[in-house]
Parts: sequence; C-alpha cells; structure tokens
Amino acid sequence: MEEFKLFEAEYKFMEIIWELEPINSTELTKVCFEKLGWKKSTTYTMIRKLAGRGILKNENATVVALIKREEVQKHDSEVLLKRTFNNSLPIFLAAFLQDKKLSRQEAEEIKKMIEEATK
Amino acid sequence: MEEFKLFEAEYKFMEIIWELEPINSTELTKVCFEKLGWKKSTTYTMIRKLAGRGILKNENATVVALIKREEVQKHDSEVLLKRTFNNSLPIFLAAFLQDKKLSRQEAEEIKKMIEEATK
DNA sequence: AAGCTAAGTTTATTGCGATAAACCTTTTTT
DNA sequence: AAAAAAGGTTTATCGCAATAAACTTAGCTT
Repeated sequence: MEEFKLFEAEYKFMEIIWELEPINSTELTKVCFEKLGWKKSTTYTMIRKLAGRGILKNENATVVALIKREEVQKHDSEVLLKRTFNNSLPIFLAAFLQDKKLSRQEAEEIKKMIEEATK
Repeated sequence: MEEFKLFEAEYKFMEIIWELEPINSTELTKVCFEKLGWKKSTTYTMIRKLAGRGILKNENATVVALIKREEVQKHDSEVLLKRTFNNSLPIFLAAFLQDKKLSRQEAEEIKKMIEEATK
C-alpha cells in the first residue's frame, strides 16, 4: 500500500522514467537536468532513495521502474476517494462534475465502463 | 484557484471546523487537542494562517469557514485529474475501477449523474 | 485587589522533502 | 600514461510545513 506513495518531486522523476525506461543513468541525469533543472547528484540521490523503496532499480547503469504507472495512479485515486469523499465514487463525481459538461462521447465511454464494473 | 490548496494538517483542521462551525475558538483548541493532539498555540497559529488566506474567519472568538468543503473537494479532484490522468475522467475511472465492483444501485446513480452532466 | 480564565500573538524549534557540493573509483579516450 | 568521462556515494544545506513554548492583555470571579 504505502509503497506506492510518491512525493511531488519523486512523481515528476518517475514520469520521466516511465516515459524513457530502460534508461542509462548518465543519460537520465541529463534528461533530469533539462526537464527538471536537477544537478547530477540530485538525480542519483533520487535513484538511490526510490531503489531502496523498491520503486525502481538501477543495475549496470540502467534504470527501470519496478512499479507501473497504473499502480500509482490507482493508489492516488484511492487515497483521494478515501480521504476526501468517504470512498464514494458518486460523491466524488458530484464534486468533480459540478459545473462541468461532458461530451456525448465521453459520457458513453464512461457509462460503458461503469456497466462493465457492475456485478 | 490556489486559495483552495490545503496541506494535510490544514485539511484535518478544516474538517473539524466544517463539522462543528460556528465554533468558539477556545472550544476549538479543546477539540483539536482531543482529536489531533495539538497544543493551544498550534490551533491559534493555524487559525491565523488560514484566516490570512481567506479560508476561515475568527470574529469575536467565533470561528467559521469561508470556503465550503465542496469547493475544496472539487479543487482536489481537479488537481489529481490534471496531474495524474491528463485531465481525463475515463482514464481516471479506468484506474480507479480496475478490479473493483460496483453495486447495481451505485452504477445507476453514477450513470444518472453522467447523463445530467452531458450537453 | 488578587487570582483565574479566555483569547489571543510573538517567536522558536522541529522534521522532513528537495537539492546539491564535494569527493571517490573505474572505465574510456587521447 | 595522462586526461577525461562515466557512474556513482557521503554528507550537507535549504525551505517550509508542523508544532509549540512563552508571553500578553482583558475580562471575570472570589
């Protein structure tokens, strides 16, 4: 559970990795400098911390993610729903949709997903 | 926009206020001590900070919220959707519903809401 | 009038996420 | 063989949210 919690900087970093993995660690320091403005040591610090938590691994200078983006997304959704909406999808939607309009296509897509998730 | 962003401690604090408002400030220090373990000065510090940001007001020792819980809920939802799901409700639902089952009643409720939010 | 309580403010301290300087070792290039 | 680049680690620093100690002032109570 808790293993999927990422702080802001960690999340931005992982987004880069999910996009580019597998990626050489030196190459990664360059990308992080360009996209995040990080110094080399900052990137390596991040690699080490996330490796220690099983979020990614760095072997032979090659960095790969050990958890999927979808797992983190799911975790984040659940945290928000639990913390803020008493774990209720209808309550969430009421808040989120307030004053928003969906296209016909989005609506159909969503209804289909709801239908599929119904026992 | 940014005015609705609450940090964790602030959020827990506001939950108490939304539940009990209007509430006398001394009474509030007692509740915060019981529920959050905060000392009196911590509660007053929090009151002052949030008052400065227009989140609540404290007049004649009576504290009331100036923003509604629903506004914060909406803000938090939008932040998550933007940050994590490319602002797409279907993508969010795909992640959240994965391996979850909805009751028939929930499903109907949700579909109705979707329908109402469709242009 | 002396003490107590309510209702705060001023000013620190703490904890931790974010960031990086400085240093080290090994491999590659010239 | 000297220099440079790759691939790191050790150890700090910084910023800021979280928390609170200590002090103040005014009203109420005995």
